[in-house]
Amino acid sequence: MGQSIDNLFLESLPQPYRSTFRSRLEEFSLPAGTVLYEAEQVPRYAFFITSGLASKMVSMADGRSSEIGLTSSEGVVPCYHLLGGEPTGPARCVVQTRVKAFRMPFVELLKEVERSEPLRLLVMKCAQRRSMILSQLTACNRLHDAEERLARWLLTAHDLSGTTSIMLNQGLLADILGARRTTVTLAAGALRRRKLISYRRGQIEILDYAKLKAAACECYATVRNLFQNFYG
Amino acid sequence: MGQSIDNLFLESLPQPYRSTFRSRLEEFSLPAGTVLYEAEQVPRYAFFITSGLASKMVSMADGRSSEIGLTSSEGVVPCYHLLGGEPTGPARCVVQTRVKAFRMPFVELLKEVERSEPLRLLVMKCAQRRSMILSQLTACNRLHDAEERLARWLLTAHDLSGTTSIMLNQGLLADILGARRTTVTLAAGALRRRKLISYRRGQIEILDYAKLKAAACECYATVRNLFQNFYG
DNA sequence: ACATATCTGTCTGATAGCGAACATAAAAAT
DNA sequence: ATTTTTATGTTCGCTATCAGACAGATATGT
Repeated sequence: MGQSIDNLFLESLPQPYRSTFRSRLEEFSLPAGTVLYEAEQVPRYAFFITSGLASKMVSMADGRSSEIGLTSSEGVVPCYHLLGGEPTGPARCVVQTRVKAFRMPFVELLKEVERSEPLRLLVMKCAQRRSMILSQLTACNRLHDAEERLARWLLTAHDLSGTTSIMLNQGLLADILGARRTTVTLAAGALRRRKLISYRRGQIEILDYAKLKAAACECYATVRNLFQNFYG
Repeated sequence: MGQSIDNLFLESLPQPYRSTFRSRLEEFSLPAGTVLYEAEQVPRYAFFITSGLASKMVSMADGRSSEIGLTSSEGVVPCYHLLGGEPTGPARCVVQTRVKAFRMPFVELLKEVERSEPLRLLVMKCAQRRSMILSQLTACNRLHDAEERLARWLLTAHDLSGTTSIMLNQGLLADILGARRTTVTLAAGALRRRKLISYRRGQIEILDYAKLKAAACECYATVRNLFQNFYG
């Protein structure tokens, strides 16, 4: 392999294309709050995250918002913008916990996707997976309550980031879950009382993975399978 | 044009490919309730709808469900199943109001998408649009109440089907909106009292398009733009 | 015309989450 | 050490929706 990359999209590219492609990327470290792309705007860069978490968010006119996808090192950001239509969308993407990522100008990647078949095949598969996840979460957002969704989110965040400790306060979690901050406080408090998690001032720890999974809605397992069955 | 097709996907294929492709399709009429594909299963056929409405639905273990997408003559069904990954997903697709559609064995279309560039480009764009819509509806399902969502759904159904009258009872509407039937009764009753719609036993009429739009959430306009700005 | 099935309306109590305000606690800044 | 900022906890009244039951209305079949 030579160099370690730690982004599953890049690692899935066939050699020798992978190395050529890799040489065109620069690695950056991006703090929480960094906007990777804005809603209704053509992204400036595409990112191949190697660590950390970023959320795709949709905001409404009244300022309320909901996460529509959580992403880390499993793919490319943005994803469906690369499918050949208008490269914009209703969502914006924000770094939640400091991200390390390889970066490439978006239009450059767009052209490369047209040119390179292995790249295009991978982009299509990533977009398909995102759609599947989005499908499940659309129903989840409608049918499941705050505590179940919080448990699901924490488990997914854990799986994606590979850490048991997640740096995120309840206010941001409320935006993500599309709920009030007080609702998150209550849900998180309930999980803490049952000793499934612990937290203090923006640092959340998963204490009991199995029980937390039982407290989460079925959507967690569904989405997890979609991530796991993806690469080989 | 020669033959009238009335499916925007087919009509967007470049000639002479379109005619060749068209000759491989058979047209069918499918009653309400017909399942176009099942969750977690490889579709048997792909459909190019020319009239009528079909819903992509995600159901949970407890039997509750939510629509994740409404489709008619604007594209191909299924859509993201054609992107090259596992051709399944968490949703199933059901005919809501009798559909007329051209049909083709799914695996045959899958091969054709690999072979034919114009077909592939169109599939990718359709999948992208579906993702954009899905993104908006994911947040909508979390943030907007039943009456707003009902108004949005009726308007979208009207736009897609081209009829002011929609044949659908409140029970099915409840499944679609991911709510109880009584909640739909209340929401529909409120819209009727304000003379935005009328209905009786499964037949809903839009009386005042402008006011109904004002009663719907912003997601209606967002999704409508995504449909409109798509072909040319 | 009648019986039957289906759809719609309404009522009940229970609950989750909203929206807003304020109190407390912990970190950060000086 | 003290102040300031930020995060969390708590309370309250209110609304939407759930969950279940049942009555009434309107098609449909015979």
